[in-house]
Amino acid sequence: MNQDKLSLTFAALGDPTRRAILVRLSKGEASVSELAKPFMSEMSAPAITKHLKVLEKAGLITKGREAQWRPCKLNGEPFKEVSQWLEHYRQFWEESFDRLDEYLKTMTKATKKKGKKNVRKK
Amino acid sequence: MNQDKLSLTFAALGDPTRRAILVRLSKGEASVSELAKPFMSEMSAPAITKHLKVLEKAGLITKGREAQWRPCKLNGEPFKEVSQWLEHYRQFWEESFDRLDEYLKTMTKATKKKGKKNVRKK
DNA sequence: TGGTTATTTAACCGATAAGGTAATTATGAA
DNA sequence: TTCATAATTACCTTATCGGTTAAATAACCA
Repeated sequence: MNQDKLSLTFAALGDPTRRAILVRLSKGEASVSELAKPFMSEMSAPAITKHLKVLEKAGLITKGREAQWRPCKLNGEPFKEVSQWLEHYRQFWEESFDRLDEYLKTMTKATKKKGKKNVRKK
Repeated sequence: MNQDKLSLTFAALGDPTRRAILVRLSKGEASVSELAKPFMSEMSAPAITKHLKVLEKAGLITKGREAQWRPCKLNGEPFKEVSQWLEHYRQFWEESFDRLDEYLKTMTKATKKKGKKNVRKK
């Protein structure tokens, strides 16, 4: 795998099964077999074990031990790192608002000066 | 690749070269060769082309054409989707605050009742 | 002890990710 | 037309991913 923490995290999140496991864990701890249940028809137990390993390596979950069960729980820290990384791009996904805002400002100015200029066709 | 949009996006973000490209693009449009420049020593031009294809398929960038150049620009929408997905987990990365908060509350109550209980050692 | 359940490991397989080199296409300029 | 630059495509290799089945390990229960 790609070495650095963020790459491990993003790569781990890039699989729908693993994201579904995280959704389940966001509702509370669960053993491996509980986590596997929803996928029984589509996937074997070892496949789930491997997914959990990927999530664990990324630090997204931690596994405890309780008798023969391995209760998994979600760990928030990598989510935080993703969130922080993402912040750098916030302006880009809010850009449409900026554009609308700018457009409205431009229109107002234009209207004040001499009205209707640069009016979109169609 | 994994079909669904979010998986494509996360997978695309799971590579440091691609994230570096996005950082560059967050500072403004750039041609393929401009984007490739910082990686020339480590990577061939076709490798960059491929990374850009991955980013493009995830909708993270769009490529235009201007003479023989393909100016790339960042597209915010997938970032937004990641951000929205991430929101579901916010409580987990802010959990430490909750714990601290809860700890302080508990301490206050305990102090009121009979003082110093569960005081941290060291 | 033997049996049952939970989980992991080992070994394997097919698909694809990520890189390389060489050749090709597209465009502009001499 | 020919040359130079930008970018892509084709083809190949290697490693990793995501899954399988079969076997091993761990812990409880009778």
